[in-house]
Amino acid sequence: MKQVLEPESLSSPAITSPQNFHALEVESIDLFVRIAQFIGFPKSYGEIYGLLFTSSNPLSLDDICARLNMSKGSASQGLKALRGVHAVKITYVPGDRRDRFELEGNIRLLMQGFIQERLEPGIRDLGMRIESLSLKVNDLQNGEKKRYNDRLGKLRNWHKQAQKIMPAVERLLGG
Amino acid sequence: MKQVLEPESLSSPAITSPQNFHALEVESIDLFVRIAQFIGFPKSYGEIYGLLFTSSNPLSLDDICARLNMSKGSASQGLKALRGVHAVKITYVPGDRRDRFELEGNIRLLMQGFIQERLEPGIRDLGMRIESLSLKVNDLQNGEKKRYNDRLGKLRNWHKQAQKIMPAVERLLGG
DNA sequence: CACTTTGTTCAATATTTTTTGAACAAAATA
DNA sequence: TATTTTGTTCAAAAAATATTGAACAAAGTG
Repeated sequence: MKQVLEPESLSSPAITSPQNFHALEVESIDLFVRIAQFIGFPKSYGEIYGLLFTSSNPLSLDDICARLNMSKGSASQGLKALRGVHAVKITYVPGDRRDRFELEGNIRLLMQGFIQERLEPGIRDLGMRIESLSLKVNDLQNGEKKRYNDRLGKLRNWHKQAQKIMPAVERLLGG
Repeated sequence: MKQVLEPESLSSPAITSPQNFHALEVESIDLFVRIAQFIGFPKSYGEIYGLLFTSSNPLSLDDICARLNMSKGSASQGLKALRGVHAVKITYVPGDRRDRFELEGNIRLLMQGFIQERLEPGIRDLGMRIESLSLKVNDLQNGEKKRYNDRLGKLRNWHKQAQKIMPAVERLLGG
C-alpha cells in the first residue's frame, strides 16, 4: 500500500542522512528563508516551506527534521504555523500512520493567510488606537488641541488610504 | 534669541526629569511603537517618533534621551534611521548649537521612505532570486523540470503581481 | 591654543526571539 | 493490557537583535 518514494533521486536513505542537497534545493530553500524573514516569520518556517517546495512528494515530520537537521519541536511548530496561514496541508497516505506534509497548491493561499491574519488585523488595531487618541484629544486646551488634531488628521487620513488599498492587495496577491 | 519653549506645559525642567508623561503622550508613543514593530523597526525608533509627534517644538538629542530615558547612542542611531526614511528632520534653531529634531510634516514621507528603501528592494531581490532559480532548472531531467517549472511559474506569477501593485501602494500611501 | 559641547560609533551588555529536547498525550499495534 | 509510534507542548538553551555607555572626532568657545 505504501507507494510513496523516498524524497529526491538520491540513493542514500533520506531519513537517516541529513543534508545532501542539490545546489538547486539549497537555492530554493534560501529563497523561502528570505521570504519568511521578509514577512517576519522565523527562518525555520522558510526552510520547511522551501524543502516542501522542492520535494516531489509529501514529507513526514521525521523527514523534515532529518533533512533540515532541525528538532522535532521546531518542525512541529513551523508546520503548525504554516498550516495556519494555509501554506502547507496534511495529506493522508493510506497505509502510513504518519502525517505527510505538502504545499497548498497555490502561493496565493499563503499570501491570503498572511494578509488576513497579520496585515489586516494589524491595520485594524492601528485604526482603533488612532480613534481612541482622537477622542481623548478633546480634553486638551484649544491651541494644543488644534495642533494635535492636525497631526492626527494626517495620520487618520493615511490610515484610511491603507484600508482602501487592502482589497486590491488581497485581490492581486491572495485572490 | 533662544525662544524655544521647554516641551509641554509642565513646570518641571524637561531635561533633567525623565518621564512625566500625559496619558495622551503615553498613548501616542505607544501607537508609534506598534507601528514601528509592525514594519520591523526597533521599538526605540517608535518611541522617538511618538515623542516628536506629541511635541509642539523641536527637541534636542538630550531632550529625547532624558524624556524617554534612553541612551545617547540609541537616540542617535534611531534619529539617524528615522532621518534615513524621511520621518524626521533637523531644524536649526538660531542661537542654539544643538541639533533640534522634529517630524517631517507628512506621514507619507515616512511611508515613501519605507516603501522605497525596504519594501521595493526586498521585492526586487526576490525577483532576482526567482530568475536565478528559473535558469538553473534547465539542468534537471524532464519530469523534474516540469514539476519545478510549474511551481516556479506560480511563484513568478505572484511576484509579477506584487510588482504590479507597488506603484499603487506607493501612490496611495506615500505619494 | 586648551577646554567644552555635541553627536557618532562600536564593543560589550541586555533583551527578545527562536530553537531545542525531554516530558507528555493520543492513537495504533500486538 | 503493555508497548510502540507519532506529534505537541513548554521550560531551558542558544541565537539574533537592540541598547548601552565609554571612547572618539568634529566643531564651537573663550
